[in-house]
Amino acid sequence: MIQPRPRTIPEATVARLAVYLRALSTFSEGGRSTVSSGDLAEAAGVNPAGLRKDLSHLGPCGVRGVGYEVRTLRDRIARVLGVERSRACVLVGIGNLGSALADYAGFGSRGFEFVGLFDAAPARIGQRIGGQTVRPLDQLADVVAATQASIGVITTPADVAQSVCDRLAAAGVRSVLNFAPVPLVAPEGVDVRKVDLSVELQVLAFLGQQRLVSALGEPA
Amino acid sequence: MIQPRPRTIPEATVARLAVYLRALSTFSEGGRSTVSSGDLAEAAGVNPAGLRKDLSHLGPCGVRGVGYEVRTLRDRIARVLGVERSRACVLVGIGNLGSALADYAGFGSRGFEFVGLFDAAPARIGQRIGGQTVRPLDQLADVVAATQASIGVITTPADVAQSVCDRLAAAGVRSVLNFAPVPLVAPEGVDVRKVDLSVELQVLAFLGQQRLVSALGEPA
DNA sequence: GCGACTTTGTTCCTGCGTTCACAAGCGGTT
DNA sequence: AACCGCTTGTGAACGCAGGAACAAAGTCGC
Ligand SMILES: NC(=O)c1ccc[n+]([C@@H]2O[C@H](COP(=O)([O-])OP(=O)(O)OC[C@H]3O[C@@H](n4cnc5c(N)ncnc54)[C@H](O)[C@@H]3O)[C@@H](O)[C@H]2O)c1
Ligand SMILES: NC(=O)c1ccc[n+]([C@@H]2O[C@H](COP(=O)([O-])OP(=O)(O)OC[C@H]3O[C@@H](n4cnc5c(N)ncnc54)[C@H](O)[C@@H]3O)[C@@H](O)[C@H]2O)c1
Repeated sequence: MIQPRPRTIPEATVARLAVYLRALSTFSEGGRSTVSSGDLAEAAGVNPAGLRKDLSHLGPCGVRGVGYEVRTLRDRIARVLGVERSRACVLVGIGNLGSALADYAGFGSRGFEFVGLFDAAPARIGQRIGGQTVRPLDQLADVVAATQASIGVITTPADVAQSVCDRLAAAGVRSVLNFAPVPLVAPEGVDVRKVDLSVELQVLAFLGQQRLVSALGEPA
Repeated sequence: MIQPRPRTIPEATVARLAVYLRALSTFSEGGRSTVSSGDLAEAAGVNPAGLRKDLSHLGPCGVRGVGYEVRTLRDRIARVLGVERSRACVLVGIGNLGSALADYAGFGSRGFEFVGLFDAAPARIGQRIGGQTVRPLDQLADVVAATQASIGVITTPADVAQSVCDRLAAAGVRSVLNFAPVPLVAPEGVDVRKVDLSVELQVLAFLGQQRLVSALGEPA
């Protein structure tokens, strides 16, 4: 009893598959029917060999000597990523950043739909953003249950992020994307990913400085 | 002539150093003078052994049996990351997302200051956000030259992101943080990092689906 | 029908990152 | 002064990701 293809796909590969998916959608809208790994790799900004290795995790899906059929590959990646159908998401903390996310049309075209916007500030409740009305937090559990939302996005201040995460998990949300600059702990079975923009800037600052010292130190 | 400590710090370590830096600032503000690797690791959400290995890239900076001196370690990390002094940044594309970033106070306290906000839409020009006035793009080169800004942030629509990146590089910016969902190519000596929120959501969607199938398939 | 060309899928290998485990060193205590 | 407990720093092993090279396979041209 062998399983010819391991179930587990490396997370780095999954992230790139999402990039390929977007490039394939662009190709498809442009009317292109097939692409080679070289062309797709260039559009995605990666190495062609690595791209083929990534795709090999899905099983053979190209035609040798020709390339990949755009629509077939796109649909297969979408199915593997779990975005063949639109996914319901809730967003908590409708401040500066949360409003921008709620208003962003790009998520809908990628298969993510916000079905609930939540805030604690009375001034925010009732506001309409991106086709949704901001609701008070105590409606969170009901909305998650009614819409089967599986993803929660946290854009609240850092000091309440953990309590919001707890409420999301209690409401039945299974995946959390956290923009607050604190590490969150979630119960077993709930995935948490964080986006930390300050860290990104600090890595850039380091790389820039690194470049300076290596430029000064190397030319011996 | 040996160099006892290799100049190069792994990028993954650099990203975590930024997280430690934030945790140390919190500890310092709370009046704490020393921390153990265990406490700091818990605050940062990482493994204690990994934290010590990360810090070892800076040279010995703790006291055995006691721990790390909070302020000393904070200052050393800040110096290594290149944020001991504030860094000037410019932001291009003052739409929904760009406005949220420009208005965000958290960057200033982490050592990043926006010294120029730029947009192409006449309606945006002159608007005041976060203490800055939105300027037309043709002032970009002058502002970068005058302020010595080293970091540029792109929050424009995807189709113009590459041209904005080119202009930033030409103006003398050496590091770019890109929020537009396209891979950018930059000249030698210019670092580019991207933040792709759709990819984050799609990874979460995959992990959630993965959890489902493994829960169904495994209990044999 | 056959050969040559193109492109995929895989295999090997190298380097990096992470984890565990332990020796070395320091402070406090008796 | 010597011992003991605690914490750091490092060495080794493991697993993973990335890149290059090669074989398999299909198509196009003749
Ligand atoms: N704005 C940015 O550019 C930016 C950048 C990086 C990180 N962040 C992080 O993202 C988060 C949000 O940033 P922001 O600029 O949008 O802040 P903000 O203050 O504009 O918005 C926060 C919102 O959360 C709401 N809120 C407060 N407590 C709540 C609770 N218990 N439950 C639900 N909602 C609650 C507030 O009413 C407010 O509307 C912060 O953690 C911030 O550190 C923001
Ligand atoms: N808003 C979000 O939550 C979100 C999420 C993920 C990704 N993004 C990406 O971030 C980028 C910005 O998103 P947004 O929602 O803020 O869009 P937006 O349309 O609100 O803002 C874009 C801004 O860029 C300006 N602009 C257009 N062309 C320009 C040019 N050539 N030079 C300078 N400025 C120019 C526009 O005038 C506008 O103000 C997009 O690429 C989007 O895909 C946004």
